[in-house]
Amino acid sequence: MGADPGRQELAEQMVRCIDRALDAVRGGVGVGVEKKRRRSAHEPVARLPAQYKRRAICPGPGVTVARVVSPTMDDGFAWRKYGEKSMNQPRCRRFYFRCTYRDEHGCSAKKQVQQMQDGPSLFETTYLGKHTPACPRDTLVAVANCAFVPQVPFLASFRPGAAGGYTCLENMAPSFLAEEMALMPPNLAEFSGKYWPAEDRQIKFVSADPTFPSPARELESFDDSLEELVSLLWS
DNA sequence: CTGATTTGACCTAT
DNA sequence: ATAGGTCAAATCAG
Repeated sequence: MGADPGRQELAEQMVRCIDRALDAVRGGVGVGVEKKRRRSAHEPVARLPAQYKRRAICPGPGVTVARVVSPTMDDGFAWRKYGEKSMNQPRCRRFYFRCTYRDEHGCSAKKQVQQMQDGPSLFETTYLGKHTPACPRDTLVAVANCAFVPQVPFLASFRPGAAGGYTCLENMAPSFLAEEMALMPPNLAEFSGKYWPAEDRQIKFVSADPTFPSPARELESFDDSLEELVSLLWS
């Protein structure tokens, strides 16, 4: 088919984004700045029995579950990491978080974040439960469908930028990756070209809440969707 | 000092 | 027995 220069450029932007993400992951793991923690052989601890809750990944009724993929683990909420597991595949780990304000506000929200084994450096996050209204957050997020992983909503996270507008958070993993940020332009053209290429310009919904289970309303056109996203980010 | 993270042990479901 | 989820002492970081 005809080579549309605009589409070509959007595709190249996507490729550059993916390459950058992969480089960040590989470089971060391989580089020898790794902190060596030495841990004195600790004595076996006498533990109180019966303090363990049942398996929580199958939540009971009433507990909301949401799944997203994102290049960042940062969704603006304060999380406290309480566990990490290595899966069978190398470089494929799963992280366990609970809300920092569990005790202060009685918030029972949790999330599990897993590195995706194929594709660019994306994380798949499963949210279990919703935050208390008292739980603070410091970013805006947009949730939409994406060409990268069509089956799972894509979450983009933004913080107010120094030069105005918003900064998109990317490639943020705990401890082994540096924070990499790209300044958001005042319009969304560049961003939408990066994550929503011309071949898949169908934003299904946007939201300020990553844990919401279903779209508030279906959006008709790509332009309407962008308008909604803009209103969320720059309202 | 205080709160967050790391990390192996430990628990439950399959 | 194994996999998945959680605990908590040791350690790190502001």
